[in-house]
Amino acid sequence: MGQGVEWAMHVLLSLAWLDGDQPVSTAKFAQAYDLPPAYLNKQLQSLVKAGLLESLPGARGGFRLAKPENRITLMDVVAAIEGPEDAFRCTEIRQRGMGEGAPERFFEDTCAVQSSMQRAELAWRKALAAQTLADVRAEAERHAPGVGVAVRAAHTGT
Amino acid sequence: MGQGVEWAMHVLLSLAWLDGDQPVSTAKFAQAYDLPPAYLNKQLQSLVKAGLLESLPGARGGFRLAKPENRITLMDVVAAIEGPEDAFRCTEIRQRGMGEGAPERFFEDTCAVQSSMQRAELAWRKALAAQTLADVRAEAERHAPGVGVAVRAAHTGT
DNA sequence: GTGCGAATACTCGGATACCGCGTGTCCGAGTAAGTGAGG
DNA sequence: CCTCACTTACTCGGACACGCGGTATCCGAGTATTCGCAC
Repeated sequence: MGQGVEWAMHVLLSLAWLDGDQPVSTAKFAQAYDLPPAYLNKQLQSLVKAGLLESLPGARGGFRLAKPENRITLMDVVAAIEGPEDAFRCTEIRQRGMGEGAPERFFEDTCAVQSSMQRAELAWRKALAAQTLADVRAEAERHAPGVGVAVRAAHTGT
Repeated sequence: MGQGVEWAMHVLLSLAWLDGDQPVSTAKFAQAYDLPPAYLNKQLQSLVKAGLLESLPGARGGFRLAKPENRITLMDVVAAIEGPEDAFRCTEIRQRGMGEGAPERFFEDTCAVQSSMQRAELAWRKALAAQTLADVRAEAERHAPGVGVAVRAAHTGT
């Protein structure tokens, strides 16, 4: 999985912590997390296209959460960055596996390999969709009390 | 995910259907499924290293299941081909996110983003580990009765 | 006919190129703030 | 002092290179078969 997912998660979390109407620019995040600004911008554009962020152009512009934090799931983030395609792609090689005389009936239903892999991926997606930004934020504050105000101070102070 | 997983699954399934002591060579599988022989061989070597297949060199050599089909899980196959690394890699960018004055205490426990992502991946791995080759084979025969003997005939006849 | 030895054909196994996609970068369009002059 | 137009600085957004991991291939090491020959 691409590292853009991690970047997106931390950016979204920071925005959730700030929870203000003031947008935050790519440059701020890039400097804070020590990331290449232009490439980070590219990733954030993916989040905009997915409807997770809204962008304000012009001076003093930047990005802002487009939805409340409890309605943004990890599934949304992963789908926005990695794309909606399944990780496992069935190319139907089974149909070439048994010569020409194989009856069509064998291939009407979906491939059993595909089915089993999709079951596993579905479990993954369910687990992702079950966790929201608010959950992750709450867990972070539970494990390290006071981290919220620290992030807030770091992003507003500098 | 690489397509080698699909190849490995079909090869293992075919070997499970044949369930004989006679090994099957890479060339046979490559011709049957219309795949590049050398590259398929490379993938099968990964399965050998993982202990899922055993190889018999020399003429009339080939590959054979190293374990009974009900003790080979999809997790084993994916781990053998894709590697044991997690899909999501945490690079700890959070530590650079809040300046220098951040207390060490914040980073003693694992990152909350990492935790949530690992939860989802764990669900995926659990679902993979819960399904064995025997299950997939049974499902295939349930959806398309008679496919077993067809595969057997295709691999032994040609 | 039978036993033995060399030639042979076929297999796995690792070392070697190729290529598409994720990674990284640059520049232009657009907007809001700041500035100065004019009324 | 207030208004307004202009300059300016800063932002997003998409178009343009680079490098690495998956993809694909080739050749050598090794073994069971097979053929031929001597006995």
